[in-house]
Amino acid sequence: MKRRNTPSKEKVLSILKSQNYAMCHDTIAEQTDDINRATIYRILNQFCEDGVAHRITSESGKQFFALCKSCNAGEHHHNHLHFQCNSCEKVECFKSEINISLPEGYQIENFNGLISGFCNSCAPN
Amino acid sequence: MKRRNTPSKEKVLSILKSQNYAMCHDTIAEQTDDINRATIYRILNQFCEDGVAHRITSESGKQFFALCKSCNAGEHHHNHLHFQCNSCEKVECFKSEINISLPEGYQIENFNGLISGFCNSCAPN
DNA sequence: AAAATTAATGCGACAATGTTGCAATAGTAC
DNA sequence: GTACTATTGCAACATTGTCGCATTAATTTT
Ligand SMILES: [Mn+2]
Ligand SMILES: [Mn+2]
Ligand SMILES: [Zn+2]
Ligand SMILES: [Zn+2]
Repeated sequence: MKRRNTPSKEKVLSILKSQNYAMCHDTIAEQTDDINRATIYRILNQFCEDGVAHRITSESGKQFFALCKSCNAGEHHHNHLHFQCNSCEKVECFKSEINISLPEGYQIENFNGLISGFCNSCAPN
Repeated sequence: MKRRNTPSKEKVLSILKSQNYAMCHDTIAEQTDDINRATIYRILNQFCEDGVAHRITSESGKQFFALCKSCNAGEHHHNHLHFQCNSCEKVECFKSEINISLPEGYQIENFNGLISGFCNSCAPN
């Protein structure tokens, strides 16, 4: 199925590009001019399939999306940790990659690593 | 608020003890004799507060619960990874603890690390 | 042992999030 | 411009977990 370029996709992509944080559906929606809910979800899912973005599931189960630095449809590198602040709720990607070793016979498909706590700005000092 | 012992709590606890895997709400419910949905959720949340169990959020956002080995209400040790099989959907705790280092000023409250893929039994070889 | 206290439960309603079917719209290739 | 079909909007739906409130029952007090 060949992808088509659309204003909605461009808009969502530009929103993702504009932030240093992973974003959830409603934050993205707030910044669009009435793109349908379902459409935004479908666009984000496509981005994940295509290696344009990656999905982070927060502790509450909500999904966040961040641009991929070096992924494409075939090859993904997502063995890095994320951090969500329990106060401002921002989700950010950490750079350092972690080493994942699996028991014999196991195969990894994806990794979702999320640290929760308080970010620099929100931590009670 | 002082905890009370009840048959429902004992039942849920014994179910958790009976499995080597983290369990989700409905798997637990299947094994009970009609404990109310909300009650099971409340019991599981209590267990997490009390350091009896810990919660793992799966990639889809569903919650799984596993007994804690060495936690109590005050002190938690959950810096280990989990694995969910995309085929049989079982969630298991991995033993090895991972080292989490945070940027200056960040505070960790919890860690949710989940590898998804295929387990030993389900991996296409 | 009975009464008092209040934690736990069941029930129903609700919230939040994400998905899907289908008809209408609009990219893209020719 | 036409044909093809990916994309969109809409509405309905599914899933998961929470909450308020009246009732029940575990535990403490008398
Ligand atoms: Mn990331
Ligand atoms: Mn565990
Ligand atoms: Zn913060
Ligand atoms: Zn499996």
